[in-house]
Amino acid sequence: MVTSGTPEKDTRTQTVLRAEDPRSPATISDVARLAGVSKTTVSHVLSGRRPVSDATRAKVNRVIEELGFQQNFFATGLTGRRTQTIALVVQDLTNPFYPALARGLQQTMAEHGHVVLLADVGAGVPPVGAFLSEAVQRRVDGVVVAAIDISDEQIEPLRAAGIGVVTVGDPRRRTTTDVISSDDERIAADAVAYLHDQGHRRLGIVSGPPHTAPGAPRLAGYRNALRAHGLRPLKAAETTGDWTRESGAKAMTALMDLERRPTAVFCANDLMAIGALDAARVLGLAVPGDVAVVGVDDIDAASLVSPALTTIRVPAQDIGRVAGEQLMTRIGTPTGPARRVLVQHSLVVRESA
Amino acid sequence: MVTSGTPEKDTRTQTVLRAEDPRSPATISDVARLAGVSKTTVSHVLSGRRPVSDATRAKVNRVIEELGFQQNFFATGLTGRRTQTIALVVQDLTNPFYPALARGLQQTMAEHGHVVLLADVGAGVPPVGAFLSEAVQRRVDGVVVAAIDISDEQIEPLRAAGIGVVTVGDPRRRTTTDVISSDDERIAADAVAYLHDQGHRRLGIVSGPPHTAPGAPRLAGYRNALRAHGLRPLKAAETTGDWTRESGAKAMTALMDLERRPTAVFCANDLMAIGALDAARVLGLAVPGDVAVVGVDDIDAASLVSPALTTIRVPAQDIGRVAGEQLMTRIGTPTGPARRVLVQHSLVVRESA
DNA sequence: AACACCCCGCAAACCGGTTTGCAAGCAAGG
DNA sequence: CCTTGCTTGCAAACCGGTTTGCGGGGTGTT
Repeated sequence: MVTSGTPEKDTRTQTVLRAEDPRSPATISDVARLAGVSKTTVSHVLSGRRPVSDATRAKVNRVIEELGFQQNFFATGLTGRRTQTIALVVQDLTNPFYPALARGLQQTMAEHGHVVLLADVGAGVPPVGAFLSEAVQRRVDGVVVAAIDISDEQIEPLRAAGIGVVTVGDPRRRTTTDVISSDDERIAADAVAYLHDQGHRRLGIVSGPPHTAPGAPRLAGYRNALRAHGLRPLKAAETTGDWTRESGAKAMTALMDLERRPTAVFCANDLMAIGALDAARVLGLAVPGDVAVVGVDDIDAASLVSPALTTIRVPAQDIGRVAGEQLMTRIGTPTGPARRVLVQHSLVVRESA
Repeated sequence: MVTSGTPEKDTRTQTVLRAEDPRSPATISDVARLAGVSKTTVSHVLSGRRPVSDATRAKVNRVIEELGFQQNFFATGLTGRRTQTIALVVQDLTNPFYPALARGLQQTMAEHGHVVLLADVGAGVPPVGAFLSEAVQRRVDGVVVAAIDISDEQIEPLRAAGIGVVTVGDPRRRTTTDVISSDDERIAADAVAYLHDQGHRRLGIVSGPPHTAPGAPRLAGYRNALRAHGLRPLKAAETTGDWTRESGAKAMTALMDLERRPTAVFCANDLMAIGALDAARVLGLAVPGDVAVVGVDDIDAASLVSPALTTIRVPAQDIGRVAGEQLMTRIGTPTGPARRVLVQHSLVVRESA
């Protein structure tokens, strides 16, 4: 600001009406004084917990406007019950599934005027317990848990504190919280049905760890679907990976070594499917000519590999959205039976099958 | 606890010493009463702002332990200055660069006992202004801005509120805040040097938007490097994309249409480079045989495409770490000259060049 | 005119900490 | 024996809101 210097004090802010110290934010007392009413009345205007006459309300609102008054977050939190804050705990942000989930959740919560605390607990920093206890201390309204490593016991303190909890991705294990997840058995069934449609009769699977969340149901769905189509699940054609690309390549190699090798392979996620493509290339097998491959998730990379991956799309962002909506209703009614929501998937046909 | 029932009141929690309501958390008054001292003394034990005798401190600490007392976040925040909270504003979580950044930042902040508020402002929800004002209201200690859409004017209120600000990725535009970024001119120079080493003499570029953050310096670096190697930058061989895969394909097609078409193309990010690979495939050109391609970022997908992308790796997670460290020192000393930190990149040679 | 009732606003207590001013206890110094 | 100064702890005010109990004034009923 290039002006002639005023020797005394510069009035650099434009808050004309502020009577006291112009640099600290306006308080409810300032509003009350300038509006000629009591703090109580201002508070009632703000919260609407008791009726206030139109004239008074208008006057108060005008002063609030002029002063740019905002309620002090901490003063409100000291007595109030809600903090308009939720926490999101994810397993590993570098896995593309979670950022998409986070984005959907964050948008939904923002629409409801809530703010999101984020913790990626995959690397052990912060420790799960420490973060959850922070969340309790900060009186978050709710928590979305999208991290398979977290047990019911670790969640218990949240529920004890009256905090809404929604978990993502583990429909069998959680008995006490709302759960949002993909319909994992049907995902596997749909993949098998598609491959069967394409004429494949000898199928194999690269499953996830068989006792964890999406691993078990996808394996079960695969087996059931085979039987439903009159095929017999062969133990030999069931391999296991740990969701990584490398494990997928290894499992695929094993499958291709079989006497009667499968003509189509269902991989329980895209990263392992991409690994399977790696293995096929190394072995000199054409995809889908010699062997077809189907994945699950539809991560961005699925369309980048060559051949582009046919996959079952699991809409992570929508899951985040749904988790947010569910959390909002859960915050409203903390008790009540746990709800399970299955989010719809869809088949994305590309080149690999 | 299986004991004979005491008819009067059940002591279901194990907090033997709690006198009052056993279900609401312990307060500092509880601690004071049980320790036989005043609130003041307990507060001093907690904060260490005044000396307390060893005996008293031990006694107080024991009671704190027994009660599981934790300071009320809101009561502390009402008077105290620090909230152990920072905000992270990112442009678009579905761009793999940002989750990696977020992870690094979050880990660093967790090590310092801070919690991260996350906002993805790419979709306009929440609006930037609204989120930043929320951050001010919640008295965050600092903000990391990793969103190119945010202007200095929008950041000003933060600085006015004494909040530390660190921006990521825009070393020229920000004059008032600390900036962490990649060394974009040298990234381009290194890419050009590598291609020159490989014998390429006719180069082209798919640049980013020429007036935005990493777009301009990478283009400038490319031009300067050409001259440094005795080559003349050709306007015709300078195309522009908007960081997306599709725009990269389009730009590449234009380059390949040139009379004297480049034998090597530098793409200002990986997504556009992948688009360039798409275009080359469509045109029936072999990479790197007919034309070499180099990208920037080293996103996960870079190793998935075929041919695998040779690229300049920009360590997003490290940038997050560095931003966190810088923010911590900035929180400690709010004033002082703005600092710029350039994070080291590295060349990752794969198949495309 | 008397009574009940509702509407509206205020003063004061309270949430759970932090911070300040003061004083008692004690050891060292003169 | 009397200062001086340091250590240690307390009571009370304060941060900025929310909530409760109460009373004055206006309206409707009998």
